[in-house]
Amino acid sequence: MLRFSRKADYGILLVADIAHSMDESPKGVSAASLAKKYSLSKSFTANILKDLSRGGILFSTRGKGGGYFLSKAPDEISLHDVVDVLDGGVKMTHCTPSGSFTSAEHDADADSGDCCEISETCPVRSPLQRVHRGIQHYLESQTFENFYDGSLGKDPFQVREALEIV
Amino acid sequence: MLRFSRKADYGILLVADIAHSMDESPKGVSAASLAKKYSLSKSFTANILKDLSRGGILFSTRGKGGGYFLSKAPDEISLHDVVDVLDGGVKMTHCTPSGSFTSAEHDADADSGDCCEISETCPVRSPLQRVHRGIQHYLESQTFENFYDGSLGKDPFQVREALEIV
DNA sequence: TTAATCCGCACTAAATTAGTGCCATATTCT
DNA sequence: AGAATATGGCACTAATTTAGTGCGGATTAA
Repeated sequence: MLRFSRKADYGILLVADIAHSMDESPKGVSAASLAKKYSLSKSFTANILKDLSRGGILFSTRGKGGGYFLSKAPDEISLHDVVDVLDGGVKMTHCTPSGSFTSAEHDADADSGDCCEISETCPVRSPLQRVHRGIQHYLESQTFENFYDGSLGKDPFQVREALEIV
Repeated sequence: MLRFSRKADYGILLVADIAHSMDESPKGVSAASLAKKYSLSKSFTANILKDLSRGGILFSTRGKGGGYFLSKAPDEISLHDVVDVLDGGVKMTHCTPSGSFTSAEHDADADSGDCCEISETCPVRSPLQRVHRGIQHYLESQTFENFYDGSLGKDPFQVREALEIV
């Protein structure tokens, strides 16, 4: 099944929540409070937040009163960023070279050649590359501005219009 | 990592090849010949073709001279169809209801409610739904017309333009 | 000093993906 | 009829990835 992992799912939720919280008050949000708020286990929540932090999407302060903050403005953080950090990137086909612009390290097989026996002559390599980039760009276009609460998209017309982009 | 399974990867290749072959001559394409052509194991290839056949994307005739054919015109078959059959559909978040328009059977958890503890009040449910549909529609828009050989997309301008769609 | 926090790592269990193989059935050709 | 060429259905195993837990250490504020 083509889908985000649970980690990415929850990661998106957490980032959206923090973005929203920072709107209201500039205080850090703790892992424990988020876990409680969304009925998630503390370990799992903490893990995801740590990954997001290491990935540069969040930053944190320790100690009492500490917690997590967005490291950029909500409209500068995209779903692609989150998926990149939490799911190890978007790479729609096994042939997709890993370079480009992802935060993941270079794979050994990066040089777009030896992903399969026939890569040189593969008749769908190029079209699939196009599809990969299409999805990647789409995910990059979806930022955390207005992502919380479904405040965007309540109006059926806006929904349709948003869908037609694609 | 967000990606198609190998099955889907190869399925796309196989469908593209058959589409192309039917262009040249209206004969069936055998699993064995495809396996050989693309250096795949016969079992694996056969398996994928069988799935595609059961999924209604291909049809087949048995016996000598038999093989697989497209059951629709190339421009009526999309990547979404293939992914649906081979990867069990597109369902970007764990909350995504399974209904819609997929060939997969209804899941037990379909009724868009009990995917997690907080589904009712989840602040990112609706935006994520939008993202799901965005990707689904994108995949539906990518058909097998001109998918073979990268004949489309060799021209840099066309590539850029294709990417800008998204 | 104590309690709240994040940090880093290591680990296990569950689920999914990947891939193989066998035997049955259908069709064609001789 | 019989041999050769094909797909169909099913069951199975191995590998990989995802999911999730847990602990002990470091940092900070009150």
